[in-house]
Amino acid sequence: MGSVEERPRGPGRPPRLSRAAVVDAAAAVVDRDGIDGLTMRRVAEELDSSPMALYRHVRDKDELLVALLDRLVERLPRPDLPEDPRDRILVAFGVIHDGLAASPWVVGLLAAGDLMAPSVAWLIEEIHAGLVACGLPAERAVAAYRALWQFTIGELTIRDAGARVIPRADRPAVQTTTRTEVDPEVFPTLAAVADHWAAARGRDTYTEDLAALLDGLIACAPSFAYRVRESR
Amino acid sequence: MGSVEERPRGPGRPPRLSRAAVVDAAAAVVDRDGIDGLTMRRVAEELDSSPMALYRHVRDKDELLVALLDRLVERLPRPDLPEDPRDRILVAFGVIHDGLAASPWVVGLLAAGDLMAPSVAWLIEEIHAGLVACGLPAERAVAAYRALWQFTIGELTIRDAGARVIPRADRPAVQTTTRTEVDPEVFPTLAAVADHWAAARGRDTYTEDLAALLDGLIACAPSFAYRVRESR
DNA sequence: ACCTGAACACCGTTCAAGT
DNA sequence: ACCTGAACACCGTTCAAGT
Repeated sequence: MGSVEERPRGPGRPPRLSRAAVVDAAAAVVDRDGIDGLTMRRVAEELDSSPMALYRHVRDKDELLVALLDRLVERLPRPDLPEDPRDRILVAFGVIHDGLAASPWVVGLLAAGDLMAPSVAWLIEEIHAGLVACGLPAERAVAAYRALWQFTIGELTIRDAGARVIPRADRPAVQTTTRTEVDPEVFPTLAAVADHWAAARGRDTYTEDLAALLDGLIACAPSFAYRVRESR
Repeated sequence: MGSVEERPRGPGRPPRLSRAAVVDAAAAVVDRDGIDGLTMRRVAEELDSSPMALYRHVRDKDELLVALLDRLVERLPRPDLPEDPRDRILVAFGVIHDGLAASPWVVGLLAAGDLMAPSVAWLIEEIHAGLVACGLPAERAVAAYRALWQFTIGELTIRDAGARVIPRADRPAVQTTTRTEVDPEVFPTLAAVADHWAAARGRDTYTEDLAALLDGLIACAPSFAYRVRESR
């Protein structure tokens, strides 16, 4: 089960650290101090070692971050998925979403790539198969996957930023007209809706909203400026 | 038009810098060196001044970033919006999206807040009014706005990360089975779809996908595990 | 082969002093 | 009132040396 990455055992000083130990230590630091607290120096401290020792096992800090992400993805649960293709898609994305939501700092890294780590390829396969089973031709299935992924990244990004901003409630991000104190004369709808806004702030509607997007994609929302019509 | 923020003109040394000058200089630095190149020291250099001079005009670097975001939002275009509520929503989001896509580094900041800067409140109002006009009750209109915003943030996040990653093509983000070299025996759908994936990489389908999400939300995608049925 | 220590080129920010 | 200069407590990383 454990990766059998025996390096060539030449002569010389025997290793005290290992790549896995470095990555585990980094994970411990992130859990304790957050992603901003992750520094090479602190990881070294965690290992009772010197900062430069890490560089024997990871190329640089960026590579350590990627290794951290891989570690997280490998640990995603592997539940059975429902039969129904639409449900299968939603559950598969749910697995990804929930697994990453617990460590939302990964989102920045994640967005760059495509999440095709070997350990999640089965989920991506299931999602694409589900999209095809829902009647989408290959090209549209790929486009749909992309849109669903974009939505997922957005939800996670906002979730992360929201959690991160709490300690600094004194200064809002964008200079804000707190949305509850909007002038009903000039912005009537915003004023009418203000109460619901506050209530919605906390709710987790990821799967519902993802389902809406999925249904819209399956129905093949016709291009802009035209109304929905029956297609296929 | 220009903000008339005359500070009390007491006795003492006359100001050489101003908050606006600092923010403009910061914008110039970001344009030249990217968001990672934005340092207090460089902004000071841009102004032929010392790093600490900036702290008379902005509280700290975070506040400078927020000011930079405000500057950007204020400069969004203010086009006329179409009559049709669905089109109005799509165009309004398009204005926001396109304006921010040109400076995708803002996304991280943006995600934290709610984009209720006074200068875009009119757009947010229009979007909410459009959603209500599409038949959504207040609560669902707010939920829909949130979902559309999440999707927008996701698209921008991925766009930014994709642009940012180019210089380091040597090391993929997540360890990747490049998706074109997937084993068709074990991942048949992925293999079948691989060509379309490469083709889709570059296409900008933001508005189309946003329209799909919007239509799904208007149709009120029923909760998970149930199929679409007629509601209202 | 693996690790250490000192050093370099950076950060944001505080603090005391100049004009 | 506004700006400067030196200094502090950090970074990631290079380089030469130890075992």
